[in-house]
Amino acid sequence: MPKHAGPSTGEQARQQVLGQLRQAISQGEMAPAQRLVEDELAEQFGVTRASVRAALIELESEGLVERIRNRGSRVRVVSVDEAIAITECRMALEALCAAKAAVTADDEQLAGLAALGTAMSRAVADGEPLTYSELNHQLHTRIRELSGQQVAMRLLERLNAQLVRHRFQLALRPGRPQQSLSERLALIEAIRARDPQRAEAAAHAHLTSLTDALHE
Amino acid sequence: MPKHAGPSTGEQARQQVLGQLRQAISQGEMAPAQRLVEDELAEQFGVTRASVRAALIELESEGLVERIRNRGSRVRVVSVDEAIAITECRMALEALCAAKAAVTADDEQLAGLAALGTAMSRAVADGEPLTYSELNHQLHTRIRELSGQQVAMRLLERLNAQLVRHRFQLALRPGRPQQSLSERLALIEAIRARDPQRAEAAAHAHLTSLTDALHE
DNA sequence: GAGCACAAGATAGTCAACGATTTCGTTGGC
DNA sequence: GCCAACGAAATCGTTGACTATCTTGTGCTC
Repeated sequence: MPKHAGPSTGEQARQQVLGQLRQAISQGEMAPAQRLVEDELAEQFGVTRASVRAALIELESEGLVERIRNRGSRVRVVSVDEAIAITECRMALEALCAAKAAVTADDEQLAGLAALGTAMSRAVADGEPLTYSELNHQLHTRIRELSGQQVAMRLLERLNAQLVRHRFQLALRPGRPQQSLSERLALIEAIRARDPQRAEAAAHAHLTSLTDALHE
Repeated sequence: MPKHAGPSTGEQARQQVLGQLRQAISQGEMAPAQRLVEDELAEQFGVTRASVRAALIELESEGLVERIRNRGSRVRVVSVDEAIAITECRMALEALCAAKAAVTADDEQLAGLAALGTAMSRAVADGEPLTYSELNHQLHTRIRELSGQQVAMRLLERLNAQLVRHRFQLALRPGRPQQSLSERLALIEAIRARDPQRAEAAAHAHLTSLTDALHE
């Protein structure tokens, strides 16, 4: 259960609830399939039901929440099959971003990518999967930003939000970081070489590797 | 302006408004940037503002409607740049679907695709761009369905809905159908040959061709 | 004891009214 | 004649109450 909200100030209620709820779900503070009763949330956040309702409708179309008529809302559980499907879409879009990033990025930005790459290598060598996971997240975010592809960016953010529960699982699997690291370094190299086709191919290779891993 | 709603049957108000509004916008019955006043819509559809509001919130996160605090909603105008970005994403995802469809489709389904291909050829030969456009839409929908990729399907539907206004423009351009036809026939052939890589490549080729055309 | 009908509780859906914010026209001063 | 302050109109944001629907538990019948 999330803490009892914040200031509940005059700030727009829906926006606030939306943000807090999204964060709570995204960070796994709420159990999967947990029931989200409008009345309860309204009291917790100190707003009216209408605001909670609006937030839930929005979260539903973001895929974070599931709503059943007259029955209530709950945190959506993403099955493994679905996680695979989502990952496939993610990678298709990230390949697009990588290709664009390879073309549009300037030298400074490329240097930043390289720095991230070495940091990731170190994290793996030091056996720190959580640091690695965090850096990895940063890398993907950075590539998205470099691409300048706003639409893809928005879609990816949405898709990623649905995967929280599955992300940890993968990062902590022994041997997994080593493999994904090399794939990611290849991706970074391709972008640095400003080679969009290679970047795309590298992202694709990473796709198959990831979905295979998800299959267990 | 859309007609005065339908039966207003026992169907849930929000669902009804949502459907009608979405259709009205998707089919271009509402001018771009047209103001959508909650009160007016409520009266037109014979429901209360709350229901309209809920529908508008949902449409906003689908990207069909733009809402500004205390200022109202309006039909979102998609700039050409944005249309290009959307098309890029569409194609990345459709390439994924095509590749999967090439693997999973059965003989009967492949025959259906082939039939669509010949119908499209005929439409172009007969100089009927609207029929061609419609068939084309069917083709893409079919491929999506064959892929069995639910997530990609949902994303694509959403992206397509945002492009209505730009679609006609392209279909009616002289010479355009001929080019896109050959690309699409290649795509169909690749899927029929159950060759995922070629299918993906064909979809990609179509991507560049389409975005180039959008650039004018 | 099993199954069905009914009633009670919980919860989302809908509604009408009130309050806040923005926009735009009007008036007064300079 | 132009600009600023004021005020009215329009519109969204919020609220509390009411209603419809679903779930669950209970008692009655067979």
